[in-house]
Amino acid sequence: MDNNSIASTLKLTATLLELHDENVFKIKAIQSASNAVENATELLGQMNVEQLSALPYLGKSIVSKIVEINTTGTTAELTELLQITPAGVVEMLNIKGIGAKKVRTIWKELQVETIADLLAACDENKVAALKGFGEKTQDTIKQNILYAQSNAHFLLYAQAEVIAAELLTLIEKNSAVLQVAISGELKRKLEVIETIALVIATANQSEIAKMLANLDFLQEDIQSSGPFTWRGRLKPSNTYVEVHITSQDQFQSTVYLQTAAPAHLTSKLDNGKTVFQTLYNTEVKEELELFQKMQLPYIAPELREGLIEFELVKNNPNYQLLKTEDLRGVLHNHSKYSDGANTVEEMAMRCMELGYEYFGIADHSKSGNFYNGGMYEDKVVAQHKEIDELNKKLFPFKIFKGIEVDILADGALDYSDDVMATFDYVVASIHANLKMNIEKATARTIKAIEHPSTTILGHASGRLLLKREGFPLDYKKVIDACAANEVGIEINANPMRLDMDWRHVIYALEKGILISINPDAHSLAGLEDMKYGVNVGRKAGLSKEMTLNAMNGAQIQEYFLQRKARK
DNA sequence: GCCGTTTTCGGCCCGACTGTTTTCAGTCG
Repeated sequence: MDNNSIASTLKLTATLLELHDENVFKIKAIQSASNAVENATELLGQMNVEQLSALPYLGKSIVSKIVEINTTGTTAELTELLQITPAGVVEMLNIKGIGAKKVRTIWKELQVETIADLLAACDENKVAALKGFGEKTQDTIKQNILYAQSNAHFLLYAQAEVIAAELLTLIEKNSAVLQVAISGELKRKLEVIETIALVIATANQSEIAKMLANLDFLQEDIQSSGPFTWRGRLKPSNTYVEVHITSQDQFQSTVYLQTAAPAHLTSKLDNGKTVFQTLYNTEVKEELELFQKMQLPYIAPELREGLIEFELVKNNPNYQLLKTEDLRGVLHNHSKYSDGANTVEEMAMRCMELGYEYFGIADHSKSGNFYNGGMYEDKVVAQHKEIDELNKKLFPFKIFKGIEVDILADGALDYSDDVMATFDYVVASIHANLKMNIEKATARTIKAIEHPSTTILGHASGRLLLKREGFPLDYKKVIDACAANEVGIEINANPMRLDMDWRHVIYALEKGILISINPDAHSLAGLEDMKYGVNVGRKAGLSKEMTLNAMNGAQIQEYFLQRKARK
């Protein structure tokens, strides 16, 4: 059992105990234990009782729980708690904006036990009438349920990519399949996926239909399926699946037409016809021949959104989008100094293995100390000392002293200017006080951008894809402020963030702003997320030249020095 | 339920904000 699974089992236990009004200190103890497990570097599943007991926050009772989780996957206590709690009530615990106590009130006072009934209770104003609730809380509950329902069948790109690859492997085994490819949103590398689309070339349609019917994780929607298109849902996420069945000769054109966004397909070409009209039923061997027919230079799949691609390739037929291998270093990462799972040295060594020339550590600043272990000033000093030593040891590999500094509620940064000046570079991000109107959020962000120490604006909107909408921003004003202050913009490569959204990065690139692809890695594994940031950067037309961390070690060191001297 | 100790009990407890109150409980990061 991995640490995250143990931690989430403990966390669920704590939440359910809170729901059932148990002792608050017992609950807090389990929550602290859950946090400790989540942040532990060693694998708890491989430890014995003595080793577990030596860890902080793990006492006799919790150690026995962890042993139980390791052997059975759960605990008797959790099983019992789940038995006495309706499944719908457990689901309610995931609604943002209400916690266990409010869920308990809803359950006990209104006898509401399902999400559907809760929604109905909101519509009947019963929730607002509860003590401690009101109109706004009721609205929040309703909005959050509707938001979750509307997103229920979506997958993050990173999840869909894995499922689609497995699907592809299964399909390829069938002898009637001449060729198969991923198309649609996945091939365009959209940040969230509503439909997993594939194209199969075959001479035997009925065999393909038979094969799809036999895959037990797919549920066909007979109504919307036809002889050339199989439509259905993927179990259990309910994500749409579309399989387009075509001939070998029309395979390339079908993949193209099933990949590009409608706005791309309806764009007029120089021949007076649309892309769709030009390519429909076209028979070619190679994808490049399709571009010859359109009299266009090659357009990468990520760009086929009908936004910037035609202008881009017409003005510069040899335009090169950023590639993962263009990246020379990794900025914005966390270590054990705040909420990372690994030491600075472990993270740096992994970056060396991955072929990077430099590594920037950007742990959390002090205001987040309680929930993310953000660093008070003395820790900053200690970390800088350690980095100086590591830089001697690992030379010529370079570790930069960065910080992910919190943008406070009023837009100020989280350290005094003296402390701010000790960093090589600064990623400024908002983590708390997320409920803001567009005016406040924009003013707060711009104030941080104007701070002379700020180098990069971190995850601009604070969104968590499919979970939480970001706060609203006037992107034109924010991006203009970055341009005026020579502040770079992060594309946070964590698959749940991919923030700033690529649609706004298009304007940032127009303004000549450097983009930094940052994994926001909290562990060694997190360093592998860079590719997701590259995907969405490419959607915005990002090139190597416009990417901050495509600079080599010497160039970026010079860049940081110049930025600091500019103050 | 964990921790620390003047050690087997008593204390544990961030800060800002929201929305509900009319002084503060609940939620979040």
